[in-house]
Amino acid sequence: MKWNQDDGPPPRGYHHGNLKETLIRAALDLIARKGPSGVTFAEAARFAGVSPAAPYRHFRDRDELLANVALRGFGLFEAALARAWDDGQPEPLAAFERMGRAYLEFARTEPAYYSAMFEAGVPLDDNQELRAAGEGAFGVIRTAAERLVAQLPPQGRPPALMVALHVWAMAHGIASLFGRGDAGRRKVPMSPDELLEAGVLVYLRGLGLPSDPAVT
Amino acid sequence: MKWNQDDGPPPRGYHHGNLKETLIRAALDLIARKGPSGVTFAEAARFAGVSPAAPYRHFRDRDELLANVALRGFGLFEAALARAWDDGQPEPLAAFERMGRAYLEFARTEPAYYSAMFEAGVPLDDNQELRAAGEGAFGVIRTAAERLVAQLPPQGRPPALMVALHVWAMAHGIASLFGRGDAGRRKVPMSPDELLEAGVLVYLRGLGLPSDPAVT
DNA sequence: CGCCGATGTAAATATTTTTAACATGAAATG
DNA sequence: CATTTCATGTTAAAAATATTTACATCGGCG
Repeated sequence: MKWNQDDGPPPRGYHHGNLKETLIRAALDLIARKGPSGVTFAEAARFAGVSPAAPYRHFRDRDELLANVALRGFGLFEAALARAWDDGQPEPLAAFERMGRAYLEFARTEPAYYSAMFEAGVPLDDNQELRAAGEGAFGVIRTAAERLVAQLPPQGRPPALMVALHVWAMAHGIASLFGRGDAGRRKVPMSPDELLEAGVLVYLRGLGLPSDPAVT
Repeated sequence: MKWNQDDGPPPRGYHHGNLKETLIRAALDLIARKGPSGVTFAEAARFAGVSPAAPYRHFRDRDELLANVALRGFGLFEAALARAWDDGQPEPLAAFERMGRAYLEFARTEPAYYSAMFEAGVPLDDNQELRAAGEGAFGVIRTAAERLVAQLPPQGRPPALMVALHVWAMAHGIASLFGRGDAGRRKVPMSPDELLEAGVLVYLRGLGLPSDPAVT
């Protein structure tokens, strides 16, 4: 009689073989179910089927585990934004709005990553790699803002960095306050997508965009 | 500042006399030093000089303690915003900008309250009182937005609720991403105050404000 | 006075955190 | 091929936390 096979984790011997990965998965699961505060080494170890001491071979403490989750999240986030921006194709304004929707979609479909990235209180200072990953993601927004600003007449052109910060702040504010449909969030009579698109359009109009005369 | 929040440490007997208050203070202190995840009953009890079981007489669990902190925070926050708005005196636009600065000032000077209110993951659903307090604070922004929108010509007038949500999102985004000078936050070449003021001005210009002809 | 509810303590148990000593296996080394 | 090494897990144990239960103190109220 063979008693392993088929379901559950593949039968493992003394070594897990992929524990670091599995612990990050466990942390994501725990964040999704109980928030960043609910992540404990003990429960992550239980999830992975290893002893409570095993996680210490991969992470110094709970914060380092969360930092790794955030790091991975920033990578996925940057990729999602870059894919949506698509180098401004076919037209910067449309691509910009598409990127905004991608921002909120990430926050909605990956709330655990988003929470680890922005709400878990992971300090950026003592983690150069994490800081770089965050700036990489912001770089996508910044590049897009530069392309948008370049469409404005040179005299009244605002700093692209400022525009990028404003848009990031608005997107993050909407995602953070209204973006996760799950429990505990505020209800408003517009979808986050609509709210962000309208907000960005008003903001860009305030900058003088779209300068395209076809628009009202 | 340990034992009581009152004058001096009066040698207390069997009963603390003001434990609930002191535990909330302790929670604020812990949030400020270690984030919302760092709040534990045991340490709050130690802070107050009582036994580890004492907090259970006042709060069902850690979340209820944090919810009380957030509740108190929303009260202070609403008062600060209302004081800055000052019923739109002497002029709505100036009062609106003043309220924006008050928003960021609260996030900067009371990061522990702000964190409990917006980042601790306290569920709004099962706490009607907390939800009401949050809506009370938002009500100040909403009322101010209504006054601002009323200055616009009736035809192109946007929904005041939407304007309030946009401004709230921008203010929260800036406060959350750049607003706390303490460790772990992102550095940008503008102060949060400048960033928010510029962002709101651009946004309002996009709405058609200021309609005052004296402005460019 | 004597009870009674609110508030705090003590003690006990379960869980978590964290370290230290030991075990396993796979890859490198000779 | 034998052995050594090292990353990766396990056990065991100490300290801290969480949480409940039974008991203690105090103030107020009949």
